[in-house]
Amino acid sequence: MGPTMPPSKKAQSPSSGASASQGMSPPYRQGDAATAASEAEGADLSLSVSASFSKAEDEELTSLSWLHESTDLLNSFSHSGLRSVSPLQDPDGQQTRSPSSSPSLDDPLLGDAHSPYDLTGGANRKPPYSFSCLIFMAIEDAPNKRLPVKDIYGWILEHFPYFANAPTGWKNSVRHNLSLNKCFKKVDKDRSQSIGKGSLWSIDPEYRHNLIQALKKTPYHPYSTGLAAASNSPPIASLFLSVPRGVIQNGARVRSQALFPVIRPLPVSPVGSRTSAIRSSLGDYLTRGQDSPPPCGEDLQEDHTYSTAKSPSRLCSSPVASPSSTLDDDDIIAVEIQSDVKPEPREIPVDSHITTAASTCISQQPPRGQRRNSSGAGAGTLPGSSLPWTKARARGISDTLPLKKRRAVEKPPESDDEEMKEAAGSLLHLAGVRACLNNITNRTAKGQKEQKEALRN
DNA sequence: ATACCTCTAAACAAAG
DNA sequence: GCTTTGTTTAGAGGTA
Repeated sequence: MGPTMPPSKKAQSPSSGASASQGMSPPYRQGDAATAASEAEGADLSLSVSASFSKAEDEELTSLSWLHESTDLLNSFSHSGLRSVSPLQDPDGQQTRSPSSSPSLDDPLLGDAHSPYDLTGGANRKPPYSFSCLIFMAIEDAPNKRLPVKDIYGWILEHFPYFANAPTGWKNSVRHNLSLNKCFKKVDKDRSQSIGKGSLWSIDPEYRHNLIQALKKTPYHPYSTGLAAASNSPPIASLFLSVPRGVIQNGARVRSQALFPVIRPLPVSPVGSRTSAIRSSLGDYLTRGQDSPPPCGEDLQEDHTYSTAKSPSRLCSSPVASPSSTLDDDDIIAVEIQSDVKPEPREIPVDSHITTAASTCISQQPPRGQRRNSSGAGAGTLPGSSLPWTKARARGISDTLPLKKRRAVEKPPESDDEEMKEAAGSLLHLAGVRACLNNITNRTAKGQKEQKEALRN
């Protein structure tokens, strides 16, 4: 028997690894506890994202418009020809990464022309999303929020060209996920509909929230190491955005920062219009800044070249827990953007709504240990970032957890504000943004406190 | 070293 | 009988 089996919707086999691991009292690492405490503190200190939005916008954000926009982003990145400078290359396009690192057909340097920031992964590269996330997006993108397996295949094929030429095993994986992951449930087929054999699959509302959380965590990205290795890319240009480390760590983040202020619910379909709307707004914001977005239909890449500062995945997959994610004296890093639009350096305050949104995104993430200990379904995220949200986690597993963890698992439904934060965070996440802002807010608050004390003395 | 998570492969059964 | 769908088991590989 292999490692832990994801919890099955059906009765667990007695020999199942899931039952074995579920019965186990999970190790409660010190780091995890520290993380939990840190996150709790961060949550308190985090500024409210809603401050940046009207009530109407709040409501809009609580809808799934962000998801549709996100899927549009997938389209826009894959079809628009947008291509940011690979962090594996210097501005001149020279390879900066060791040729010996991760040589594979999937290598961005060897593969197709898609950027590592291309969330579709391109034709030769596996998308960064787990199957569970793909299925979730597919189903959520469906008008009725339910799809037969066949259409799920179709959606994935449509949005992720990689699978067009991939071995058919991925379909098996999709079915495997549908079957095993409790977040997905079969819907009794309407007899009037002739969809062929099989059932419609939908998202279990009870676990939809968890799927959103899973989705908003940046999915596992096989190139995170490579991205990290590329952090030495030399400065490019004249625009310096001083932002807290972790807020902007690659080009996608720069884009996504811009994305957040322009979130608007868009028609659920057609995809093209949503895509163009997003792209347009995004381009506007990037070109002029958030205060005065002008029309902009040009390729972002042409005017803005983004360099990376840190590995996105490394820093943020465990933003709070990781000691490396804590901010040092050089909290303010320079992100150089090649642009002739904004020649002067610009400071982005830590407590801007952008960073705040990102911080809430992070703060929503349960401690790694907590996630891990809850036994995973076949729903995925990035490697090591398991989903905290299977039924087993919410129910059966929680019974075996220490009280502290159990409470976390069984926490009551989040408020609208939490949902809104979540949606905002999801957007940021889906656009490639993950940030370690709990630390930032923590440090900000801490710094202010220290300042006050110093003044007092 | 260990536990956990995700993916993949495969076998099998049921349904169309 | 074939194909598709759904379920289950097993193991590999990666991460923390």
